[in-house]
Amino acid sequence: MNIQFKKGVLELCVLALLTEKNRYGYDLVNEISKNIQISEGTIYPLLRRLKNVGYVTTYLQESQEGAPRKYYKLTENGLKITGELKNDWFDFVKKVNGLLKGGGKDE
Amino acid sequence: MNIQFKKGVLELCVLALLTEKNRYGYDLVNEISKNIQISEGTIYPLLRRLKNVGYVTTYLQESQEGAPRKYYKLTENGLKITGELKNDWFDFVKKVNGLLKGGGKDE
DNA sequence: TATTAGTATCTTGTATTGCAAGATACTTTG
DNA sequence: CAAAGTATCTTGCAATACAAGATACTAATA
Repeated sequence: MNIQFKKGVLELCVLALLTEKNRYGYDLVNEISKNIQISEGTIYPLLRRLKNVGYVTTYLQESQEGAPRKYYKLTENGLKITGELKNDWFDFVKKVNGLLKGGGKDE
Repeated sequence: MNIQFKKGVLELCVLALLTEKNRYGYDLVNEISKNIQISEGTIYPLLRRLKNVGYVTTYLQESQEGAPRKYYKLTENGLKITGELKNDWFDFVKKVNGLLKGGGKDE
């Protein structure tokens, strides 16, 4: 899997998964890795960034299987941004595909 | 336009445009910028990289409009890699869209 | 007790790469 | 000579994915 493709898109994937339900970091890694391989060293700094800019809030919850889980929940602003990012993404894909297919045809 | 989305994809865009015909750097900037805004400071280091890894070769050609143009031409290997990168890209887009739409549904 | 394995979070250092800003140089026009 | 358009290249910076490893909790096993 091309590492470079992932840049910036992972943030969108995380946000999109959080629109469904609140999740904790380890869960996000497993969920995303079904499609796109990522590691924990990527997710945790990203989640902290999302919290710092106010897109998510967090709360702790005990687990019967190990260390307590830190759940991430989208804020209202985070939800709004997610929508915008999604549109940006679809738009970007369209433009790239245009370049790949048509080249730069003027006629 | 989200800067991060571009990472890694620009290389593919450049290679794809070169499959059509040989082009020089300034031309590539203008062609790609019709769809995705990029700057010259991005293209020239990228082109040097592509040359270093053997995906393209270069030749100089005089111009009646200014400085001589350095044309870039795909090598056989470069053409092969371009095909693979394209497949990777389409595959990647499919997977991201899967995450965005379905989330990580198990049922 | 000690040890291992599984779950879960976090930090450090590194590599990649897009970009702003600016330097260089050629041609044409004034 | 100067200015504008074309064209290439370099430097320094910022963003971010990752490998590797540290930490910590629970459960099972010896």
